[in-house]
Amino acid sequence: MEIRLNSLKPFNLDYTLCCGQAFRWDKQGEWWFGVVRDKAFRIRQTGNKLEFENANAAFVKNYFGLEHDLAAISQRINRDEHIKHALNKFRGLRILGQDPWECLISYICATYKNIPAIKQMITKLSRKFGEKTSFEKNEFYTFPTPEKLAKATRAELAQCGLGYRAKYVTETSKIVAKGDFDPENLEKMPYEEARRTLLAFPGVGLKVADCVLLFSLNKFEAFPVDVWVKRVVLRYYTKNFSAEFVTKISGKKPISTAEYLKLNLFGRRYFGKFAGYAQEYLYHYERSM
DNA sequence: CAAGTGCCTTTATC
DNA sequence: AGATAAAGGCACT
Repeated sequence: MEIRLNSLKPFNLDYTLCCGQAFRWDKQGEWWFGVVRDKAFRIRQTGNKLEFENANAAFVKNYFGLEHDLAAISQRINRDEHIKHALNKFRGLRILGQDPWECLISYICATYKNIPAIKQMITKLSRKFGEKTSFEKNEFYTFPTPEKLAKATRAELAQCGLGYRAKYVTETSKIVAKGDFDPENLEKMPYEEARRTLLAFPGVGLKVADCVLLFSLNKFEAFPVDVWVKRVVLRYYTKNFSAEFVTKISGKKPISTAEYLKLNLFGRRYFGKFAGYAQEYLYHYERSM
């Protein structure tokens, strides 16, 4: 199957899958292989043509954010020369609509890790606790269910490289397995209320909550602040903060809750209701420097 | 190649 | 309230 892309609606598959928002995609030749929910599939882009197998068009459009009006979003967040450069450099990068459960666990695991290590953890978790599915002569594994992860022992999780995150994954999985995680309800809530609700899960702080909201719950005003975003602020946006504050966050030590909230609020006020898109472009831009 | 630093942070403790 | 330390282990230099 294929989708014809409109040049007025930019999309770039490589930027979208390379920018670090999802951890389960692999490029083999010109095809990207991935598992989303219960199915493995492959997809490639050649110019304005998007080809894929083992998935339907409606799913692809939804998952890859093809329904987002990226032209309008870009215009809306294009507030200065810096974001403008990022928007131009990575034109067509879109925010995926990931599975909320997978996203929740992935970002709990992602804390204080680098991207290659995160990919490895998620891959190992899936191989160990997911269901095997075959596709194109290759084996793939679905992301584990909450029940499966809730029952996993600390040692088994440690073998996946989770380290001290293992207990957070276990505890959060138990809560989700009980049925106390309702993505549809979270999606309906206002951003701050949804974030407050997510903070109740063990291992979920402000940063993880913002990532889950942005990458799986359609809260595009969420503005996750990590070390890279902090660097972006220090590089381009110091004018928007007091000299005292800039000094405080300039060191190597992690930012405090109050500092997080300040940076997060700046992002949301400055870039508006699609601040999350701005965050992702700036994040990828800073990492590519 | 070894050793040091950093990693899309959260939590516990003071 | 606000600062500080501790927490796997992998990846990169």
